[in-house]
Amino acid sequence: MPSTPSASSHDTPPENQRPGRNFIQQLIDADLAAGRYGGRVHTRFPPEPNGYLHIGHAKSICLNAGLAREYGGRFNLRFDDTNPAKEEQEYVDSIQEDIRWLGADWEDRLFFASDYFDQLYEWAVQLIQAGRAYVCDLDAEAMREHRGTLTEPGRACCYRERSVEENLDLFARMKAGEFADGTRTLRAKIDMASPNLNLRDPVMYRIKRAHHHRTGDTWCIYPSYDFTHGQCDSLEGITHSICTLEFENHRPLYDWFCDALGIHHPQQIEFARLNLSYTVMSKRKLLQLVTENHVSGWDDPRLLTLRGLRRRGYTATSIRAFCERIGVAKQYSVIDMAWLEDAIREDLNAHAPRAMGVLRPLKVVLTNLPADAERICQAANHPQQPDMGTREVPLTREIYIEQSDFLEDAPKKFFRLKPGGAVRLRSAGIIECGEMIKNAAGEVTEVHCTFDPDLTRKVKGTIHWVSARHAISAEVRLYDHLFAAENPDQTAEGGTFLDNLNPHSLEVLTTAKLEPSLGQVASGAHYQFERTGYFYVDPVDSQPGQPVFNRTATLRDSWAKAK
RNA sequence: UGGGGAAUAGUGUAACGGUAGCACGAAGGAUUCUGAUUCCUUUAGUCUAGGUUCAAAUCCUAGUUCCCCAGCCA
Repeated sequence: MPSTPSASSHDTPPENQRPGRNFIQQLIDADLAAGRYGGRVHTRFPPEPNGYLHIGHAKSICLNAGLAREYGGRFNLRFDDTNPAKEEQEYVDSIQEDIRWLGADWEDRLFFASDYFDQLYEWAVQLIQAGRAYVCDLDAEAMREHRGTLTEPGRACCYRERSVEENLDLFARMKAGEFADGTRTLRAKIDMASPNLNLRDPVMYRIKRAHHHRTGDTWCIYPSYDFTHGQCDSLEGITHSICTLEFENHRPLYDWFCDALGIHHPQQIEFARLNLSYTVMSKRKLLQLVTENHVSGWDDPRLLTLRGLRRRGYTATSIRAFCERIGVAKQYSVIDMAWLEDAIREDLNAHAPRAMGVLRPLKVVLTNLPADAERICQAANHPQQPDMGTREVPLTREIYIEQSDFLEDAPKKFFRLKPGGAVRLRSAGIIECGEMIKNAAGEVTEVHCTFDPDLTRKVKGTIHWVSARHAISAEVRLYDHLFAAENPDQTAEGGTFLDNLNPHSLEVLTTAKLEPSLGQVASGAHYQFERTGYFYVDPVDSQPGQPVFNRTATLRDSWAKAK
């Protein structure tokens, strides 16, 4: 996590008067002031290992780890692995990798809900003994019928009043594997008439013969989320159990189990999950995009998985900055995708070395230069940071410029190359437009110019270029939003979110011409190609001497907007 | 329809009975060998209707809109 800049003591207001504190910080401040939890702050991130982490998880990770850091507390990583049917070691590994990359540190506190299966079982027995849990023989459908609806109360089934002895016996036999999957459950005896459906005798254990990635076939019964989460928090000494809004209706249950068991009782706090425009975030949809090959995989740079973002060229710093900026509240909100782009631009603008790359080349011949001429130009690696040094860029008689930097019929405000005009070649000098060569279709295929090396001469426009003889060819991938609609879920009658896929979300350029220094770049390096954006050396498809560049983000372009 | 939550500039988020602020965006300008960056200026808001109060985004009443819940998923 980023370190908080230490404010000088004289201008730091008292703890309880600091402005701009989010509601969770305010809650914690109050807890601390009241001496709750012995002044401790202990948070956790509890993913289920059933998929890859995305930007929404990053919000939760930054929040939890950030709070622990801010209050000098602790942060745990705990896998909520209570449903072996969906969980895999692959996800356990990838999740840890992604969290580490993001920069959150759980130190030596890596836990699994499955670490606590024995304890959980004991607690279940304890609740049976206390007459607060019972074995129910209803199948799923019958249980649904008994549960009632939003407006009608549920009905108790005949198993609700079983004796403690019978429940103990049955539960032991459930564990021993005497019953088929789905034939019995252990339920908490709470209130079948509660207006909160979660309190209508929720399932604590179900019979499920599935191989668990950690406990193997030791168990054939598995605890439910509700019977697991609070107790795990409790066992780990968590003080503030932060989750998303959809668990609000589960909080009474969280509290009920902690109270019934008489164990350390952490406080559940809910916040609004992250929503972003032009994308989808649910695991189901992400999975569908991957399995149906709408994207190349979990790390497709158009996906907002942490792996996708990383491969796109997003830095962990930028994602943390983004999470900081969006804030935390209970209010439903949709963040504009542009905020993410701003965050990465901010980071890369400060740190990425500059280079020149022509995405869509147009040949320009500098007619007053001999064919074998080679001028060495000194180019700054970062105009605002001289420390980053300079590099040499060769200029020759034939160069490439960007097609969009030449216009035959240019508007008055067009500051680039046009007939009768002059423009600066970045770091090299001025060129003046001469003859245009056209093909049969009347398109300009080549422009002849004269070169003036005067570096002090003023002209309005500056364009990037590469020497044709020295240029390296590289594959460059340009990305746009994966979805064309701001809200992909908004579809015509009977449509699906897939109807909103943006057909132009990926454009592969195979004829880009890059300055020679870009021939030998490190996999995973970031560059700003001046005037065209930030690019990342794709770590998967790049070969030594044959880099593949992914465009992380464009530069802001007020000219494009003006047009 | 029952219950649980949430409504503040375009977006996001503060203000917790006493000056509605911040960030991003947008618009304009300055600087500039990136139409980038940087800098300056401007813009624009308390869901509605009542009420309490010297004073209401904040408290009260009624309404409106949005989100979540009827898995042996988490």
